[in-house]
Amino acid sequence: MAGSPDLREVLSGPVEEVAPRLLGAVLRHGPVALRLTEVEAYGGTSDPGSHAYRGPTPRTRVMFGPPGHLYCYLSHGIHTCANVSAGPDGHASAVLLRAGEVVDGVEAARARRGAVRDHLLARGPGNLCRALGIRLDHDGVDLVDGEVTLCLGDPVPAFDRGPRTGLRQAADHPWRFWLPGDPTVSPYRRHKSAAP
DNA sequence: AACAAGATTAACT
DNA sequence: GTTAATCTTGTTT
Repeated sequence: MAGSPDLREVLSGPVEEVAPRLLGAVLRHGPVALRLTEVEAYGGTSDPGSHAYRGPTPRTRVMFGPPGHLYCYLSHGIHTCANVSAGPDGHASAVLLRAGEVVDGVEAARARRGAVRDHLLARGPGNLCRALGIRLDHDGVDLVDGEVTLCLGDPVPAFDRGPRTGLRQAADHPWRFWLPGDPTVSPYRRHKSAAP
């Protein structure tokens, strides 16, 4: 079986409840597997920080679709970032995968990332995609039985939450979730010109 | 058809 | 702490 049977059911809840549930889950693409340590929730037309804020567009179509699919986009012309669509079909929301610990295929991940410490292999959304080999064309992949899969674990015993990284809009919305003290969690950076 | 901005990263002062 | 790299998307002529 590729993925937990109840993955889609769990993901169909409110995105701010789904996001922390993804901590500790295992994301796999080919030989490389990752245990998620840091995520951010983006949701609906009431979240100014979300790509879907101004309604559906060709790029954000996956966010408006059923839960359990990969939403990939290119950031700053260089970096691919991956999200998991959440919420019921038609409700735009997704969880950005920001960091993880490589638990399988470490050699393949090292080959893609070059000479960095192991805990940095998948730290930061762009680096996570590089380590895992996720590209823009993985947009829309079904995480239950697609090329990239997600397996939920037991809910983590504890997590921290705080404002999301690098946003200009809604910079203080506390929808970033991470495992306390985990070395693979990326450092918080506020956007240059975020509103005070 | 053209333009400005961006859920980032790495390199540099 | 600051900045360049690089290109897609959404918005505006």
